[in-house]
Amino acid sequence: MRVRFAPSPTGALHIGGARTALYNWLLARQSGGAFVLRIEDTDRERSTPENVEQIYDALRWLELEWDEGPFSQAQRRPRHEEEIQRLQAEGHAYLDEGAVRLRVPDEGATTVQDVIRGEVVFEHAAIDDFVIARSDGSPLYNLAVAVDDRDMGITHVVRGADHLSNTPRQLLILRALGAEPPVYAHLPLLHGTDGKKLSKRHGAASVQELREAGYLPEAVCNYIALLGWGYDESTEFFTTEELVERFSLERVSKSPAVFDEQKLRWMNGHYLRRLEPGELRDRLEALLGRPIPEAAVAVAQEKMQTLTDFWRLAAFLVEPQPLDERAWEKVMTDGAPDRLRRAREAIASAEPFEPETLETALRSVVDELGVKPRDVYQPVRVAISGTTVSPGIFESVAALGREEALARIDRALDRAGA
RNA sequence: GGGGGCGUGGUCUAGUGGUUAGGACGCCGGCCUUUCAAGCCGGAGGACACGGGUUCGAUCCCCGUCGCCCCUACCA
Repeated sequence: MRVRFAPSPTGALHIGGARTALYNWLLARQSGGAFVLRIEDTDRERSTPENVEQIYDALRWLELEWDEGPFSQAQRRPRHEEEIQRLQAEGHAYLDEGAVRLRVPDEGATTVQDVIRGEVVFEHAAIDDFVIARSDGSPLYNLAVAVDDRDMGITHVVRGADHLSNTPRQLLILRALGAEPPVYAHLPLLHGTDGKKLSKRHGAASVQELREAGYLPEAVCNYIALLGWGYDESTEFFTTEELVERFSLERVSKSPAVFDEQKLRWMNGHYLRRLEPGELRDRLEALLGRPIPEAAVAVAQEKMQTLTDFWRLAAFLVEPQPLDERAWEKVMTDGAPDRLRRAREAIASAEPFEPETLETALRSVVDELGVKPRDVYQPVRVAISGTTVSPGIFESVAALGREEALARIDRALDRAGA
């Protein structure tokens, strides 16, 4: 199979485009064929180098490497003009007020054989003689696509369903050109929560936004693969290899899907928890642009759903955070300073300085004082994290190190006037 | 207006001429427990868009209606 991904560079690549690219890439890998990248940049107003770079950037991040290209459709203009001339010379197209129109038969119909939708029939009566070249001679979309797909030997055109209605036009051009049409597969559109086709205007999630929000590329691929495709009745997680092996156009659904970030978060959390702490730290450092202690990473890992959650969860392990006054008021009640002082002694003498020994030491304080565990743990938590909510207290104290933990507790004791 | 596509809980989906219509996210509750998550367990939530057929029987087959979306540009 020779497939292609042919985005028009209108800005950041959104998840609809990413899914189209993924499906094409999967088919190429599965069949041992080629994945061709072609930039549909004939509309020069929208096609800025920055926009084109964003597409490369998104594909690279998702690790959907292309085998051929990137080709610029605009640069192929001589070829398009050549074919426009030929169509005119052979009577398939004609000049109309300077523009060139394709002659569409009045009778009959053109049938699209779509792998996903079956036969779709378009009566010619409903298709006007459409323009294939502007009066300034520049080729238009349908012409350029048909010529490029043919020239590039594309065997399967897999794209969004928004192109289904354009397909008979491309088929008509191909036929006039005397070319064999490719196999078509029109994917269900991705809609925004408002039910409309996803686009920049709808604030559609772009690939770069997802990256900045702390999603992992493998989780994003897994999630978007499921938007319009299902393997069986219950499997949700697929490695890239499994996707390559199991994906098939026949199982792609026909109805539009809505992007659900909640589910992506859930899935991303699974991927995050599966990472080795060292690997997770590398990714965090790459995203946050600063060194992160691995001990802090390990502590936060079990609660994170996105990489950016790390900061919310474990910033206090990297550097002291502002004290939450309400947390302080809530926890530092009568007797709390005293319990905190006892906890300090236990922490000071725990040996070795590990979660297990800290747990033993702090539990014995709880037992000796005859109070509830939270009466001891929450003051410690507020002292070291500044809030009432944090990862496991023993892990957190261990990750902080004895010296820093004690320093923070002393500061809290000072504040309490104890 | 014309043409085309689509229609299974809020969302993503599985599924078949006879099933208690399956799974997942989310939601609710419980367990765990030092907080919040995670994890585990349980629960609520669907007349399979609607109306006609065909059939002993339709979510599934046929027709119609409605709804939504796409195309209908000298945009892509």
